[in-house]
Amino acid sequence: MLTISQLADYAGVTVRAVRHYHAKGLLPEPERDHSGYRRYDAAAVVLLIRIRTLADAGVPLSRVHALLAADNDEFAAAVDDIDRRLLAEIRERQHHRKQVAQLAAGDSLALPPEAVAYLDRLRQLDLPDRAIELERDAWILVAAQLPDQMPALMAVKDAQLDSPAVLALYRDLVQMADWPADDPRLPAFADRLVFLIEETSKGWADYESTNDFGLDEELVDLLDSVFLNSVPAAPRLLRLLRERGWTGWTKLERINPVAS
Amino acid sequence: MLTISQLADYAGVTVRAVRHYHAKGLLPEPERDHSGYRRYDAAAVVLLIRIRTLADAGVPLSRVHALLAADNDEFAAAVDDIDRRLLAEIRERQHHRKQVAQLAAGDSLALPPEAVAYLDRLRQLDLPDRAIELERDAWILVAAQLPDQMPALMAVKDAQLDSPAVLALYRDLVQMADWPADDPRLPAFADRLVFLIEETSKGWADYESTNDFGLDEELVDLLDSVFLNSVPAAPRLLRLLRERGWTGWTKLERINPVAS
DNA sequence: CTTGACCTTGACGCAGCGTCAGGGTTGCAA
DNA sequence: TTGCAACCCTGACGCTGCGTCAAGGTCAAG
Repeated sequence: MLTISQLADYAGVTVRAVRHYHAKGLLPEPERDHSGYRRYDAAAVVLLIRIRTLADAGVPLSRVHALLAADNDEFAAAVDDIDRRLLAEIRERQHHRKQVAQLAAGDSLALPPEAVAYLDRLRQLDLPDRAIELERDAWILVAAQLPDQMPALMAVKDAQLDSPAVLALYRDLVQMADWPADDPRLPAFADRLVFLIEETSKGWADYESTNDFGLDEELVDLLDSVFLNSVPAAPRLLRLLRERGWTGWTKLERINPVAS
Repeated sequence: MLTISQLADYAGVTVRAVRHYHAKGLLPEPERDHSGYRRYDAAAVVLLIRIRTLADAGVPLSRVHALLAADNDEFAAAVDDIDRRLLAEIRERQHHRKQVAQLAAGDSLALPPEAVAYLDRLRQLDLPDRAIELERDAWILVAAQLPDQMPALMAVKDAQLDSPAVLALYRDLVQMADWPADDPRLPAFADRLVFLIEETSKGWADYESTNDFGLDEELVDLLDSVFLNSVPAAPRLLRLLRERGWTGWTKLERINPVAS
């Protein structure tokens, strides 16, 4: 008669594994000797080896019991099933490898390449890092909701950077970002901003349809909140803009003169 | 401000996952509103999306935090490490697929092909199933301890089956397996057995060295116990054999005449 | 006021054991 | 005889990444 460690040694497994198989009902609990020790016979060794053979082949323990009692057809079906599962897991990991390979530190994490290129171009304009980060975060939000439209969106934004007026607008915005809410320069800034907006939008037949990227209202609110939360003067600026006939921010719209 | 489910929706994850990331310290706990609800800003959405991007690429959560703060070099090193892990897991599963493919119901589970062939040949001798099973179990035990020697061992056993005397011995043994311990035919059986043993061993210059397969003592004991436990008359038979000058079973040896 | 959709914390479950913790048993050597 | 190492026992937590109740508070609409 064998002790549990002898049994385990014969089958090449750990004592803990043997007890685990007992707990799972794969291996029947043997008789105990006078001091409560488990005592095994050779049949237990054979069964344990058969269990390990399956487990070593990647068969989940929950299926081992059925497999040991299966006839040839059931066995073949189960083997097929297990092979499919293994294949699926392999495919998943292969997919993960591709994803991981495309990961790179910084912007490209959670952004498509067009957006990374756009941000890189912005960076060359010598704007402060924080401004770029805000821009990046905004595009991360957009990319998460509308991944398919990112190439089109980035193409539009990239084209806008060719306009000197837009560039000037960007530079002004960046300056303003650090002002306190009650900065005295804000009204004059709002005037200049409206002028620039109307200037840049003059080139487009219909500002709104050109500037409407299909962002839904919730996303627009979210993007607005990025601006509102990170720029102290933002709330007051939006109020000043409204006084000057423009409402919103992410999706800037002229206030309907009829309604006002 | 966003509720937890809105946050989760924006990032395409479950509410439970968000709370899990809080618990793991990946996502900082946000402010609570007057009724204790978590309230998130857009920054949380961005962070959550970045976390998911990594997690979706198979990065373990325990490494996500460090990765989000890593510089390019650290990031590249971590990505390398993760890729190695994924590759190792893929290899493991590919190995499992091969193992699974070689699994077949019945004997071949835990036995090499030579042994399966040997058992198949035994089966054609029209012996009862239980006898074959005992033989199979014994070889499973041997194969587990001495996998490398199985081809050689099975070649010897296979050759033995060519001898009519050995065949007769097998048939007699199978008969005896069902006898009770006190069966009156047992002494005569022992006589015949000894005759057959000496007959079959006559052809070999040195029985013992030919019959010694390098099994160590423990394995011999284990194999003996298979016989002793499954054949009622086995203990008495071994005694009768000892009286006739042979001791052991798996490794049958002539008792030294000098010592007796 | 009710109903349904949310929100909260807490806890178990899954796979396959590894690894203490805390305590008895056995067998051999001094 | 005593001591010590090497076993044995049960019970329980840990790891991974959440899913899934449970039991109860909150909120907005009808």
